[in-house]
Amino acid sequence: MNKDEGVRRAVTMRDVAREAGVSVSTVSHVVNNTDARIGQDARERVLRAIDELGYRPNAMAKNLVKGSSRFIGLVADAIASTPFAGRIIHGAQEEAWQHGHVLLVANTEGNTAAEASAISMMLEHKVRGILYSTWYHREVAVPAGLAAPDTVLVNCFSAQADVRAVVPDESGGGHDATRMLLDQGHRHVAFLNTRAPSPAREGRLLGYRRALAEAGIAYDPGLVFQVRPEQEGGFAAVPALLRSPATAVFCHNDRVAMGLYDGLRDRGLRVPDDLSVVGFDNQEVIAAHMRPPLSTVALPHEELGRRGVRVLLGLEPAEAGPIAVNCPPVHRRSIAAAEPR
Amino acid sequence: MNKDEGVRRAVTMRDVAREAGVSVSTVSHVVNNTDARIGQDARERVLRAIDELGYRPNAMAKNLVKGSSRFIGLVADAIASTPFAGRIIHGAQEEAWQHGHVLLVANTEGNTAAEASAISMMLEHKVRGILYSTWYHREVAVPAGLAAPDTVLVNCFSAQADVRAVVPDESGGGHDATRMLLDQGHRHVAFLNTRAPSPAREGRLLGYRRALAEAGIAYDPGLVFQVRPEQEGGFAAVPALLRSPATAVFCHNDRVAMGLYDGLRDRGLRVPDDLSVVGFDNQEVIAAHMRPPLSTVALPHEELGRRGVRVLLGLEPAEAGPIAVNCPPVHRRSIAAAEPR
DNA sequence: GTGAAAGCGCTAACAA
DNA sequence: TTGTTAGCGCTTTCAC
Repeated sequence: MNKDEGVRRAVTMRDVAREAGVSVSTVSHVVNNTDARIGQDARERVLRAIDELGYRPNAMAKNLVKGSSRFIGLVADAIASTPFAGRIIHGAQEEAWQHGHVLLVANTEGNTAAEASAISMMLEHKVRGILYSTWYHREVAVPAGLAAPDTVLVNCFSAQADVRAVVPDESGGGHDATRMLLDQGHRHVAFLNTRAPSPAREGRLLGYRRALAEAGIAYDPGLVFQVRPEQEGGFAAVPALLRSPATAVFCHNDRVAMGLYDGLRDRGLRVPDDLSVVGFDNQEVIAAHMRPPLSTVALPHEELGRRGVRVLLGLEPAEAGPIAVNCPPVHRRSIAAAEPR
Repeated sequence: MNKDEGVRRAVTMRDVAREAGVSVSTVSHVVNNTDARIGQDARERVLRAIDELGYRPNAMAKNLVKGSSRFIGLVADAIASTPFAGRIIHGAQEEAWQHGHVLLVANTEGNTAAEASAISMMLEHKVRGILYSTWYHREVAVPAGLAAPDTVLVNCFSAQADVRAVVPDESGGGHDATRMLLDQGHRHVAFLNTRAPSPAREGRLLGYRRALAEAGIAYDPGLVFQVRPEQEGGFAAVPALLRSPATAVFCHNDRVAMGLYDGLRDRGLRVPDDLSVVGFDNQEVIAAHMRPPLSTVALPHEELGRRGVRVLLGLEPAEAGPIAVNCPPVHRRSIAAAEPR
C-alpha cells in the first residue's frame, strides 16, 4: 500500500556502470550492440552487472532521446462484438512486433469522443503512425487529427485520396465463391445478397457477375435475392429459392448460410445433395462446425492488419488507391457436383 | 520519403513559452492546471500560443520525469480466434481509460517466446501493471518476470496464492442456468457437459447440482452426458438424450446447444416445445440468432477486463482468492413451461 | 505570479 | 577502447 511497494527504485544504467566500473556510455554500447568496439572484459563485466542488478532499460528515456517511439497506434471501432477486430489486431501485432514495434490499442465502440481522445493520446505518445480500422468494410471520414503522422485505414477507405488504405478484395472473393460452385458444374447459381448498399454488397455482386460471364452464363437478376445479412435472412429466403431453378447458392455471409441450412432442413432438404452452398467470411466458430461444414471464402482480417502496418512502415510499395487483399477460398463440404443433365 | 516528411520538428513547450513570452515552467503550470497561481493574461497568452502552434505535450518526456507511465499492459493468449479476448480487452480499455490509463496490448497466441518478449517490452515501458488473460477460464503458471510490477490474472488463476485473479463464477452460472429450467417446472433436467476437466466443467456441474438440490430434486448421474464442447457434441448427444426422461437440457455452451438444435430438427423435434434448452457463454453471433433464439447465461468478459484493471489500480477491495464475477442469465426463447403431469 | 535551474534515464558526438 | 558531455521535453523545487 505504501508509495514504493514493489517499486524499489528501478536500477538504471548508471547503477550498472558503477557496478561494472565503467561509464554509462560503455554500458549503453553493450546494451545496444552498437558497432563501437568494446573490450572483452569490459563487456563481460557490464553483462554480469546487468544481470546481477536485474537491469532493465527504460524505454521511455530511450524514446525521448531518439525523438520517436516504437509505438504503432491501432484504433478500432468495435473490438468487442465480433472476432473480426481481434483478427486485425492480431495480424497488426505480429507484423509490428516483427519490426520491433508495439501496438497501442484503443477501442472506440463507435463513440466519437472516445475516438478523438484515443487519437490524441496516441499522438502524445509520439506513435510512429496510426492504423484506423473498422469491423466491417466501409467508407469512413478520416477523423480530424489523423493524417498528421502517418495514418493508414484498415478495412475501410476514404474519399480523401491521400490517405492510404487496405481493404479486402470483395469482388475477387465474390468471383472465387461463385467459381467454387461453377466448377462443380452448376449453371443456376443463386446469390443471397444483402440489401444495404456497401462495398461488400456491390463488390461481391460484381465478382459473381464476372464469374458467370467468364463461364458463359447469362446473368439472371431473378437469381439474386435481397436478404438481411443474418441467419434470419437466409432462413427467410428459402421459399423463393426453392421456387427458382437454382441448384447452388452463394450467400452474402456465413450467417446467412447458417439460416439457409436451417430452412432447408425444416423442409427435409439436405446440403449439399439438394442444394450446394457457399458462404463468405469464414467465421470459424460457425462455418467449420455446421453440418456439413461450410465452404466459404475468408475475409483476410489478419492479413489486413499485417499489411496495414507494412504500408505504415513503408515496407509496402506505394499504390494508387486502396490495396485490395485477396480473400482465399476455404473448401469444406457444402458443395456437391451438379447433376449431369 | 525523406527523413522528416510530415514530421516537421514537433513544437515543444519551449516553443510555446517563447511565443507566449513566458517561461516553460509557466507553460507547464497552465497545461497541467497545477494549483500554482498563474495570472489571467499570462495564462491566456499561453493558451493562445498553444493552439496557434498546435502544441501537443510529449507523453514520453512527461512519463520520464514522473518515473512511471500511465500504461497498463494486457497480454492475451488468443485474441484472434474468438470474440472472447476482444471483450476482455474492451472492458479493460474502458476502465483503464476512465482512470487516465492506456492499454498496451500484446497477443501471444500461445507462444511462450512471444509472451516473454511481450512482458519484457511492457516492463521496459514501465507499465503500471500487467493483466494476464486467457480466452477460456483455466489455471495458469504465472510467467517469470510477472508479479514484479503488479500483475492480475484475468479469466485465469494460479496456485501461486499471492497473485490476484478475477474469474467468472462458473458455479453461479451453472446454478442460474439450471434454475431457468427448473423455474419453468422441469424436473428432469439433463446436462450436456464437456468431458475435459476444467473450471468450467466442474464449476457448472457444481452449480447444476446445487440448483437441483435447492429444488428438492435428487441428482441423477444418468442425466449428465459427456460431450465434445462444440456443435458436434450437441448433435451427437441427441439419441441418448431422447432415450432419457429429460424434458429440458442445460448445455455446456452455446455451440453445443446449436448442435443439439440441429439434431433435434433432423428428427422433427422442436425447441422449446419438445425440449427446453439453455446454453452458456452468450456468444451473440450464435445465440441471439438461433431458431428459436437461445436462452443462456453470459460469460462476463467485459466485466472481467474491467474488474481486472480495477484490482490492478487498487480500486477494488482486496479479497482472498480469485474474485468471482457473476454470469448473468439471458432470457430468450428456448425454454417452455414443462407439461403439467 | 513567474522564472531559473536541476534533473528523469538514456544516446551520441567528441575527446582522450 | 572508453569516458565526458550535452541534450531529448518535461516537472518541480526554490528564488525572486
